[in-house]
Amino acid sequence: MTGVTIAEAAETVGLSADTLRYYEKDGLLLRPVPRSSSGHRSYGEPDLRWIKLVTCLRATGMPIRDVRRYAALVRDGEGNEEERLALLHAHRDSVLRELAEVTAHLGAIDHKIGIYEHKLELVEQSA
Amino acid sequence: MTGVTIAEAAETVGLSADTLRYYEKDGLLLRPVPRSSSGHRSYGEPDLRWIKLVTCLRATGMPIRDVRRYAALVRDGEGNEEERLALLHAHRDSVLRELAEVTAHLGAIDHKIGIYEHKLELVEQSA
DNA sequence: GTCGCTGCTGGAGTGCACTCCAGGTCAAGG
DNA sequence: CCTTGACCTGGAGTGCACTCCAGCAGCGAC
Repeated sequence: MTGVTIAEAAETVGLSADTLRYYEKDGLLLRPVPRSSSGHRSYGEPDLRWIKLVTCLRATGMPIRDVRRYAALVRDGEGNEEERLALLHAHRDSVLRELAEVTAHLGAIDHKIGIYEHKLELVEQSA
Repeated sequence: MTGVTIAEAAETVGLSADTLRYYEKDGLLLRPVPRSSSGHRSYGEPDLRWIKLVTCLRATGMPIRDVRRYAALVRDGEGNEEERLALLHAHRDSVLRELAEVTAHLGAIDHKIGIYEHKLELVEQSA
């Protein structure tokens, strides 16, 4: 087989081996990762590609539960593309809302930083 | 007094009354909120302004622990402005990194969405 | 053949940020 | 008076997403 070990997989996708096992147990993957004769996991290219997509979804704040639903849809095969698309669209919208909110709050923080910088500048001048 | 009740405060800052009590107990506020004769909290304008700043920090992902450190600095009074500024700068940087990462991952998701939309378009055409 | 390493499983533990609850106080309304 | 409702306190409980652990198996190196 051409698969890689869980340690290598963890390295390439940027997760811990524990997290990879956890994702698999929790139904976030498309299938149980194939095992070698000794029972060790052997990750193939498609497994790694899927896990990278999962990290995209997770890194943008999609809850585990929704990733599981999406994985289930993909597992079920063709015919439910609209549902998958709806799920991704909904997520995209929530990410955009979150980005807008964070950006707005960041503006307030920047303002605060500006105030402190101004204050410290004055101190420096008077010193 | 001119203060407002915890319910009103919760309403205006967008947190629950429980969370406001929790923040106070946990040292995220500049001082214990003043009480009425009957022991009820009475939030004044400065309290509300500070809590709004706290929500800015929290909404941008600053951990409770760091908010507490920042509150402690402000409580300690003038003289540590550089430290406060450093804390805010560090936070700002981490928020920017996070925004960049989320935006990048969002791009990948958008790409995925594009693929599905294209696929569904073809189906529609052939129908 | 035994040492060390990597991996396996099931399940317990952790950290974070709330959220909920029991049991009680107080003030106003009927 | 008695009830109702908002609030009080200390402390327990919750949900999420991991993270760690004990105990065991296979495998290559020495």
